[in-house]
Amino acid sequence: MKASAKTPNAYSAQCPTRQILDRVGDKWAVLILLLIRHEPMRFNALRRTIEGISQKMLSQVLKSLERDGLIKRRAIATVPVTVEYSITPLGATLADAVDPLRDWAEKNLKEVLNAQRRYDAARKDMAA
Amino acid sequence: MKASAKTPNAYSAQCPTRQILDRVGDKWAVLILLLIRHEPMRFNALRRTIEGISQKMLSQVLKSLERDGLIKRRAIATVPVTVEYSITPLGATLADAVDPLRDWAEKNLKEVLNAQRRYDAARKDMAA
DNA sequence: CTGGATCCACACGGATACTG
DNA sequence: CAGTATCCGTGTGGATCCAG
Repeated sequence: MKASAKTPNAYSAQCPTRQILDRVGDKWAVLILLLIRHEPMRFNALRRTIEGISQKMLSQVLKSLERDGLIKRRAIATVPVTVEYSITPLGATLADAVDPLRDWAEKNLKEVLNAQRRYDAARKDMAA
Repeated sequence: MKASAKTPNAYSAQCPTRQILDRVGDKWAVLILLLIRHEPMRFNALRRTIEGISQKMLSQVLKSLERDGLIKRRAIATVPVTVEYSITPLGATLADAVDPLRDWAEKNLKEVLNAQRRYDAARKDMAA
């Protein structure tokens, strides 16, 4: 994909923050991370708990998290096969780094929603 | 969009964290936030600095950040119009909450990349 | 200079069916 | 149970042209 040739160069592209932000921004990745943060979970358990996720996405995200060394996959050769996903030490530190964001979200979401309403109201006035 | 009817209900949907995570995960939002964190910037300045972004995306993200009350738009009626974007107090606190993530990224990106290489190597062996 | 509007390609992601 | 493979609709985002 010639990522080195014409990449934007700037402030943005290969910046570590950006890459991690992309991971964190993933619709499901962090959610999964937080779910298995304290106890391992099986594939369908995750599927059921999250519920909004398709099995395609789940398996895809799990694979990419495993690839990043953030979670660990452990297949147990039982009769109908059991697979257990658990967080790695590395993944745990990432989960920790996400915590401030959760705090911020819980504290400030209301204010964000207010801002949105104000903004929308102002725009509506323009229209009228 | 009947968001309340059949929404996944679970752990995921209307959770504040999720909503903020989506914002943070936005490819450009946080980047912009960090860029104007200490000094206001004009539209084209941002455009040039980020460089990978299209004008459509930039204007779109700026609008959504403004709507969320995270940045402030200030139009100055000069000859060819000048617009200055600056961070709000609310936006500043979000930027602060993102810092741990930046730290984590800078500290651990290498390890993540290593994990990726190991993973890929292992898979390649499977193929061969 | 700062965008809005439009057109369009392509990747993302859901639904479904099938396998080990 | 834990996935993979396929088909396919849709949203996302780039390119371009135009306007205040």
